Amino acid sequence: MTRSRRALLDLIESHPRPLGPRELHRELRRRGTPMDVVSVYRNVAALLELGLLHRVLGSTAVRPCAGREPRCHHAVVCTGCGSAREFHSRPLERALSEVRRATGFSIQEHLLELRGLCAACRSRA
Amino acid sequence: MTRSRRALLDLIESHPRPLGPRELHRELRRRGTPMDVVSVYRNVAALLELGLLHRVLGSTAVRPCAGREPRCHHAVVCTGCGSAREFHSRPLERALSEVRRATGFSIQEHLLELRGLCAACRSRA
DNA sequence: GACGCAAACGCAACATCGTTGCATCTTGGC
DNA sequence: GCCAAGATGCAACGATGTTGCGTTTGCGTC
Repeated sequence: MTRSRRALLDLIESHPRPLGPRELHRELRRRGTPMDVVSVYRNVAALLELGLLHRVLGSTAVRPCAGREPRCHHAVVCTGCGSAREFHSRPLERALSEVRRATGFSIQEHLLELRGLCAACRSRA
Repeated sequence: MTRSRRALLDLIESHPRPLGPRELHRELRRRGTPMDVVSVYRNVAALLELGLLHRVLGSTAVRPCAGREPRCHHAVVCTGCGSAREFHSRPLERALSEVRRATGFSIQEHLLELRGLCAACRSRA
């Protein structure tokens, strides 16, 4: 865990919105702790490997690994501020099992993303 | 609806697997009806706009819009053969409404895609 | 069938993204 | 302090999308 890797992880954890490698690179430069783009890619890969980051499905952005649940693929993304929030839902899990049966597919993974306005952005509007 | 746009739509509808713009470009050339890459991008965008195509989540590939429901974002994609199949599920719809309530987000749209092996690929393995 | 306009098209150039190879620097163990 | 391993920066590259612009095509009208 080097200095720059530390700075990268701090940035990701402090930022309200999941950022992609390129955005991380720009933001680090803006903050006065510049890092080569290649290093950003490699460090993101390393942190993913270490299980400290999630990859946001369907994009290259990453966000800190909240708990230790490795495969929580459910998130709501605010179209206003871009913040993301993960969630669990038992009814949803059950519904997915039902789809599994109905389609005859053996489901390996699912991508689910909800887009909408968070409470803060809604009150702001 | 021009000739080349027709050829593009035919290709997408006849191909078992969702293809991305670049793949479509190569495939069209291979079939003897070449089209400029830029035109592929623009035509794909136009067909999406017309509601004739879906975009496969987390990729640039597109597939034909099965029914006329404009916002059926539910599909299972086979990781073996790449074929896609749309589906409806009332329990799933209900579960999503429940999530809406639980998160405090006012959901504008939802994207859901399942990945797994279809029955054919499973029996083949 | 000829005309004219809007849409579609092809070409070239460009911005972005992610990756690889290689030389240099930093880090941690001895 | 020395050295090996890993981390970093730099340059170059391939692939992917996008934009500007001049030309062609499609189509309604005359």
